[in-house]
Amino acid sequence: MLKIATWNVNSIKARLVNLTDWLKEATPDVVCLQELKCVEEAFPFGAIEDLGYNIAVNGQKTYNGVAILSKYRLDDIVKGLPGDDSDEQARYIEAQITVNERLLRIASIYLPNGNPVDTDKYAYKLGWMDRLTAHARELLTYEEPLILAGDYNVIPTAADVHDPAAWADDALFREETRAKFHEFTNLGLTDAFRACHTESHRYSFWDYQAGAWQKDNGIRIDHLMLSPQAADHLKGCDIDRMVRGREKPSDHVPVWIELDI
DNA sequence: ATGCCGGGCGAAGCCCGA
Repeated sequence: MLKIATWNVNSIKARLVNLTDWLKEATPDVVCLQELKCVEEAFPFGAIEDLGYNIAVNGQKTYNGVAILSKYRLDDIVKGLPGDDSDEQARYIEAQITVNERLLRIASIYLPNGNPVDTDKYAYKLGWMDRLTAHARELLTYEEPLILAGDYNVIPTAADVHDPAAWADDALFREETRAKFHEFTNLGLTDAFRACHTESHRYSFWDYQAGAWQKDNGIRIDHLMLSPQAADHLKGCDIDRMVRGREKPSDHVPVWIELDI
């Protein structure tokens, strides 16, 4: 069984102990990380390599930053989302692994937040989503197991938020965002969590403020999106919500899948 | 409550996140 996870750690340096503790207990084979908030040279390679992981990093000072940790060798690494050479934000990294002679392609994605919606931040989000859709369309033509995992900053449905009305015009939930997300999923991508669970109000993020965690006021925005060739092997998906209750937590928790590959 | 907490930067207070 191949276990693949995604986790927005909100600073790799501030979260290193939480991360290594969770790696030891969850023993994922591959982990897509987001919001490293450091350049590649400052990434704590040693502590993670000591747990048996190969590491690919697309870093940036202060903001963003994504990585892939893998117990399998990482090949053909792509840093940055194709489609705009002027985009300097480190929000995408992609690599291939080979498991039992089968090639898998995995990407770690940190999709822009987009708030406030009346600014260029929202235009950047929508443009980034168009580029992601275009790139996913190309990757899907390879007809391989493809896992696009990360912090999408998109609440897919009203079942994925504690108070839909309060989020109605937010960049994470408004109609225009969800329509753009549907353009992406309609390529033929499966939301692994929804494929495995029908229940509402299962979240991957709780704000640090206003007792959001204690009141379970969360949102589900961290997703593993699967090509048909990956979805065919999906055996389970879950959210490690207990991580949110630990000392010095990220505001996001790990989400993971198991594939019978 | 478009910033209540938390992190980066850098050494106080601002920028940013969702």
